[in-house]
Amino acid sequence: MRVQAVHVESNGEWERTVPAIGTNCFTCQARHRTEWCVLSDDELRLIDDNRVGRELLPGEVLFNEGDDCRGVYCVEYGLLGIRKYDADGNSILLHLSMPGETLGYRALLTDTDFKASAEALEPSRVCFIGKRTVRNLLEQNPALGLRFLKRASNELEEAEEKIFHNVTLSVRARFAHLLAVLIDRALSGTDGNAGAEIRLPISRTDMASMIGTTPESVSRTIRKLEDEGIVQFSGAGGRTLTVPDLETLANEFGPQEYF
Amino acid sequence: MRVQAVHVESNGEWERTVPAIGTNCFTCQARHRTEWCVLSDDELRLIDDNRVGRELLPGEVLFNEGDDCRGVYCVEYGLLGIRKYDADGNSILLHLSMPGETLGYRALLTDTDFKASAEALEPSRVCFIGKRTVRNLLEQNPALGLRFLKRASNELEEAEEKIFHNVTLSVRARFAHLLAVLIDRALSGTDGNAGAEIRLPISRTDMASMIGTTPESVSRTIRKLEDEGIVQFSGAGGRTLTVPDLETLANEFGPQEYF
DNA sequence: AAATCTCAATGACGGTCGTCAAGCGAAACC
DNA sequence: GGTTTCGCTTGACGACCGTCATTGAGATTT
Repeated sequence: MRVQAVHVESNGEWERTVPAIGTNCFTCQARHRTEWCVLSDDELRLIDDNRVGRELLPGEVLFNEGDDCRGVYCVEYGLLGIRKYDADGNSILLHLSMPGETLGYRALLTDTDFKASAEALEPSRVCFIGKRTVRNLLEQNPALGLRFLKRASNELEEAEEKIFHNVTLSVRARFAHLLAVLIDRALSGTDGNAGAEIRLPISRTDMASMIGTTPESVSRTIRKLEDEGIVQFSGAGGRTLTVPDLETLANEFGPQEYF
Repeated sequence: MRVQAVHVESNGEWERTVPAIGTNCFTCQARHRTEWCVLSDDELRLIDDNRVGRELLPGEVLFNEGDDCRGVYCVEYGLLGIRKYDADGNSILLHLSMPGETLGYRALLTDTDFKASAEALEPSRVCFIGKRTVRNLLEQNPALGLRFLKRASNELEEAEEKIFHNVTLSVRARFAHLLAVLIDRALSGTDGNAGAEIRLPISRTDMASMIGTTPESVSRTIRKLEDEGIVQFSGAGGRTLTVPDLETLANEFGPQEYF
């Protein structure tokens, strides 16, 4: 049986995603990208028996900053945003979670509450796996812990890269970089390195918060990049992004990197 | 036998630190703060037999960005700075490494080269532990991996906090925060929550890079904070920091956090 | 279909902060 | 001891970017 994530957009309204009936850990499309891929069949069965699936529509919240962590969530399909809120209620988008990513492992391991909140940006499906199950597996199979350790190391590298960019690059360069990352994400699997056309999964405000600036500055930056023919925004909400030449876009943030 | 890290500053010149003769993993002052504290005596002996000690004077480099990782380094005493360089040769200081911290575990685990360089800021002593030894221990004792995982989780939380601060707080607030952290570090163990006087371990330029700004802006910020009586810089190189009331300093960045 | 709401775009304004330049003091070197 | 060098400070200038306010487009509601 073939299981596939399907979501449709009709009349601009998200429809409830086709229920992924019959889906389990063994047939999960995202499994080979998860940390759980090091588990034996018996161990995987343990997860499969104890998981609870949940589907989310855009805007639905999976957990909030400060909630206590009762387990982890594994993204089967869709896209989730990891946010932190400031005193005024504004949020900054720290991370985009793609299929195969497991959320909440840090809170579980450090035995603290969640340090950020998670919210669906596209129709998504996640599986919840309880604290106890995860802890058992970690003790039973050391390789699992090491996988998570690698994952944490990579995330840390990403975070430090981000800090570095925030202080060394301009708003324009950071925005160009963000677009390149979003295109990369959407086109993963595809080839075609010339141009690209994608639908942006996030709003101007969210993009602004990701690069540490304001929506206004993003708009103005977009304007300039469009005037120079580097990018093109169109469609509903200006969320269709067309980039005729990815190379040109990369030049906006690349030169500094390859010295 | 009591072993203690000692370093003296005479005539403004750093003298070679008193060699820590007889020091080993079992008597190491920093051990209970390290990840290695979960090891059995036999396992610890394995490290002890395979480690190589090294002393560093301020400015000496332990490893460079891009070097390949042949093992990890455990800080016995002193202070190390973790840096990244940009295209123009300017550096930003990502992190301060204190006694008990183990450096390089990420590069070891992800099997990549170092993503930043490490340099002594104070006279320091580190122990090198080879790749092979660490890998053996990780496989042998799952608890060790979990300890590193906790460590990585904490570092990640710190990094995200930093990203959040960089985009939501002003230079002034970030600088006040940095001072508070440096004071905390220097006074760890001490009580006395009223005022504080410490010697800063890093230059203006480094402080600037830590909060994503320029030395000039730091100087101006210092000027303002001094005019308002919140802090006082004196001594050689303006590196003696006096804060009459820590509460007042905390107000510079605190109110936003406790809403 | 009109009204309401949300989000994006754009203009005007002002402040923060980065850049350039000069001056200064302390340490380091010959 | 004199010179050089390096890091900190201070000033002047200006650009970038954040804030505020207005307009407009598209979607949703009644």
